[in-house]
Amino acid sequence: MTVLKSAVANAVKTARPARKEPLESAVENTELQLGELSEQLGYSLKRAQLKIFENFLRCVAPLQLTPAQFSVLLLLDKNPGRNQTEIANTLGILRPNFVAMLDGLESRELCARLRSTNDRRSHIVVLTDKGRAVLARAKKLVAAKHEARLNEILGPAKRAALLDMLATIAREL
Amino acid sequence: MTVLKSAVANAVKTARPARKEPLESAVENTELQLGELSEQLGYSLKRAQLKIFENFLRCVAPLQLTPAQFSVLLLLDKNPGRNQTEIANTLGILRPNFVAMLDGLESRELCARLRSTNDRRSHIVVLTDKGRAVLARAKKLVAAKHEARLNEILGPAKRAALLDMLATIAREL
DNA sequence: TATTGTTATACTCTATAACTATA
DNA sequence: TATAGTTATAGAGTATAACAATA
Repeated sequence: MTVLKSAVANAVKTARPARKEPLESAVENTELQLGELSEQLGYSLKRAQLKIFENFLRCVAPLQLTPAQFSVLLLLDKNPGRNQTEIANTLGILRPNFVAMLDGLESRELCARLRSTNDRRSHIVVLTDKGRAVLARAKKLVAAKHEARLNEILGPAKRAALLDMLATIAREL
Repeated sequence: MTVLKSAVANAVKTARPARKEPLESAVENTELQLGELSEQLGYSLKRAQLKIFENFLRCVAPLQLTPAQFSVLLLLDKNPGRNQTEIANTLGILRPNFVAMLDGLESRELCARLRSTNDRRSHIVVLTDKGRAVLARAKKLVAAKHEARLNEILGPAKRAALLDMLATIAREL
């Protein structure tokens, strides 16, 4: 906070006259320019992702499911008989971090851990009936509200193209 | 971890015979199916975003800049004479969290805080010469490595289309 | 009274090492 | 010896309240 004070202060002072309220000094109160930032794929990707997650949470709020929890339920439904490590790895969740995540779902009786009879070290994770019911309701909310809104904004063709490009990046980068 | 044990255990046992090594029980060792997950825009967006940030960090590693730090430098360069609150707000960073972020950049002498002569409460944030130099080098690395790789994967047309769709989502959702 | 920068704090995510029980 | 689940822990990132200086 002390570096270059005097040196740069001159540059700034010449750029910004010393009054503000009556006559704005040309740079004040105007919107900031994103400039090259809006061309940065990472920046736009992050902003869009935050918006999408936010919208997802709103749409599925009655069921109190996060995007991550929803993805676990979807994966369990599609892949019965798998253990914690397999589920976690597929979702890119580290095994230690998946423990608390599963604890949350299990305490709400949406899924259950079963000791495998083959390998007594591993826990097979299964959807409960309640888990299946919640997943079904979540899918409906996501389709009717979340995805519907995205189709409204992008249209089905662009939405599909977007999905394809994101998959390409995730796969090839 | 105790819920529904016996009830679901039956279902699982019938689905998965009790041996593993010699004859796999049909579900084992195969890749998990993503199913509808790969159709979830939020999921694909998150995976792609993580990959892009990872790649950005690798490409710009010699300069030790995170995507967030790079975005601050870009914004400072494009918008001289702005205070902390304006920069932070534009980037979606909360003011309290921007303090440590700026401390980091300032301790590396990439930027400096100047007390405004108009309003002695606010700190004008300016790029130092070193900050400008690092930014210039970062832009070159990003263009030559990061963006180049993305163009390799997507092609310029798709890359532009992707950027446009992401901006639409960030703006309209 | 309101705003800027700041501190303190807390909560979520993510990441690594190490333990236990099984293999 | 190696693996599955777990614990503990540490580090980012993000969120809110409150304070000092200034308006």
